[in-house]
Amino acid sequence: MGHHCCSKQKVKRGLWSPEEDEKLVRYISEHGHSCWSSVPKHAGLQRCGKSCRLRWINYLRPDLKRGTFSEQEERTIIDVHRILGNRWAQIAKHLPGRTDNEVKNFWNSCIKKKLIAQGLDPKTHNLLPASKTLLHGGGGGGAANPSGNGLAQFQSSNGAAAAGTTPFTISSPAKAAAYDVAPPALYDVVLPANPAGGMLMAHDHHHHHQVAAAAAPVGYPYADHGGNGGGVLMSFRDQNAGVHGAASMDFMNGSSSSSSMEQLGGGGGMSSNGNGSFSASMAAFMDEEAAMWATAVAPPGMGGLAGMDQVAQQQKQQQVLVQDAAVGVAPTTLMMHGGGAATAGAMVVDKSVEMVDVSSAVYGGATATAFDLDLMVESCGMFCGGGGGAGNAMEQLQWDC
DNA sequence: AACAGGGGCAACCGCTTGCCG
DNA sequence: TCGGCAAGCGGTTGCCCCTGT
Repeated sequence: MGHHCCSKQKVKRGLWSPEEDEKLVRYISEHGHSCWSSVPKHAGLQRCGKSCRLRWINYLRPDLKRGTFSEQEERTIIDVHRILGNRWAQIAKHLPGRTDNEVKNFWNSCIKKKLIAQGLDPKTHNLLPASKTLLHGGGGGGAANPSGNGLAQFQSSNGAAAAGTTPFTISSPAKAAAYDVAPPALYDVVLPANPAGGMLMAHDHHHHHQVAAAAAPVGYPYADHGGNGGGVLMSFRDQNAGVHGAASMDFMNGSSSSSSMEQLGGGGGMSSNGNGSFSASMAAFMDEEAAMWATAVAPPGMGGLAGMDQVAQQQKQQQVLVQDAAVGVAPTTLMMHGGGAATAGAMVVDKSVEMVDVSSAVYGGATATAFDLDLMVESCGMFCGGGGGAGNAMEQLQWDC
């Protein structure tokens, strides 16, 4: 049975011959593919348009990178999959030259097995029950990671080790390639140890800025629209730029939320206090809007944050313009409205309005969190928090949190 | 050398989404 | 608002090749 789109015509199926490839390439390079259904006819191919499209996208496109996946690509796939699940097209966007089909096949044939061999559930990235028992004596979600740093306690079979797969890393050389600077391939999400004051996030995309202080440095190019001084600083920076103190993220205090990230470490996870999902999600978001250099000020009344500017504390809403003027990326507004230790929240990331609406639950909701995932903006992120110790399957991470 | 089994990969299938009249 | 069409996407299938016996 052929595709419905080509049921009227006699079409060839199966592997493509070199002659067919040549015809397709020649036609596409000369005329483009404004309408795939007409491509086979004009190119002189006995194929349906859908088949031509697939062949072009998965095999003939000139910008495709062939060959085996690098270790870095593998890490990226694992990291992004941890957040996005089986969204191969989204994952592939983080790997220039790779197709969703290729990523999917690589996952199914290779990575999946590696994860299983490491005692991880490839669907959730959680430790499989048997492995949990082995490694941690059965520690559950939300429990403290014995290591205290939130890193997973497994070792890659190929020696890449936890360094690659446990700290959250996202690559986005695809977008970076559009810049005039060689793109850093990986970004770490690193949080300085001092969690006092407001929160500042920055994305060091071009190595131009090393951000590690608890407060925005004088003259720091990212505007602090909230007018707050000190703050917890979250730096999205080149992995190669060095190591900042603590490797964990701590956005939420006192919450009993759990996430797949935590589970990775048998309960400890990304966050040293057992609250790690937001950070990873944020990283995904930040990455996708790769050129985004952000300063974000914590919402007023945010639980667990001290030293907030008095004025800021009175504000109910803060908008932070996240703009990458240098590379001309469309401005993105990051809106956070707080309510202190709210118990529920919603997050809307809507590409059309370039707005992120992060309610306070992101920071500390100890109970239910209802995120309205209006988008994964070409893969952006999910901000998850709270959860009250609920389960943390990937599906839940994405849709229920 | 021949065969069987498994793995990897290209291609297909069918559902969803977005666009347009 | 609705229906048709094209494209996008994830899951699945089937073929080919490699390896072990």
